[in-house]
Amino acid sequence: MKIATYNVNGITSRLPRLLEWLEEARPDIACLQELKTSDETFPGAAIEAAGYRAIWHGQKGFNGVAVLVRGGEVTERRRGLPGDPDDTHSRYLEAAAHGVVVASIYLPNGNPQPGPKFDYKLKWFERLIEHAATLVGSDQPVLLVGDYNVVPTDSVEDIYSPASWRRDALLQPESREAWRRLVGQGWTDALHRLHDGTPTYTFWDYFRNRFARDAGLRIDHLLLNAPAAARLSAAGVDRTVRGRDKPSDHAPTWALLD
DNA sequence: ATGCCTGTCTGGGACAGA
Repeated sequence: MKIATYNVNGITSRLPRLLEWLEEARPDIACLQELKTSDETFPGAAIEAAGYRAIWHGQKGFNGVAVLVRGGEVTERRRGLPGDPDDTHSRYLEAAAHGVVVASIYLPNGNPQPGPKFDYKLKWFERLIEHAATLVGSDQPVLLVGDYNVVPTDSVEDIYSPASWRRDALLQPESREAWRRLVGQGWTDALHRLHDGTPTYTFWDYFRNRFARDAGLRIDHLLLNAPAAARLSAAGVDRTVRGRDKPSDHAPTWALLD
């Protein structure tokens, strides 16, 4: 079973790229982020015509997450994280499908830092950590996948060069400490676990020729609890999708469970 | 040193993204 995450950076303009990738990669479950569209304008008919059932949590102009499932039912378990009823951002959608629990996560970017946006990022991260603690011990496979907006380390596995990103919210010690605390609950970072020595970037900025130079960051992650990790057989990044016409700045990232 | 591109909403320019 293939489970993928893809920050589409606007599903309306990205629909051709998305449909093309779904057809090629045929993920059984695909979690999307940055829909940038409302619930009413989500292209549900096109997704269904491509062979996927879907649930989504949209927001006009910003954010927005979805879970797409091929060849089975999808049941919504949770829409939004607990812990702040005043949070209006669409950033968390949790579902059950194909015998696993999966969450599509769009963690706040947090720039500029310091500032209120960075504070929001850290608070949202704490809410995720609290909720994840209730899932990690499940006997059922659980996968928390999405755009975490955290570069875990300065390693070349995670970033081409940390120097110019040093003050960015994605590399801050507070962001990385929260990431380590989350993973430390007992989650397996699938891409890192199966890292073969080559960089596993998932994002390349649109400007400065960053993709052609492979000047990327690893910020899209798949976290697996123990029952899911026991079945993990492969993981990767569909980099060619990033090199196509009118791409998202992220590439689809996936894991295979036996 | 710097949103240098891109998408969205809108109707031209601001805002957000990372």
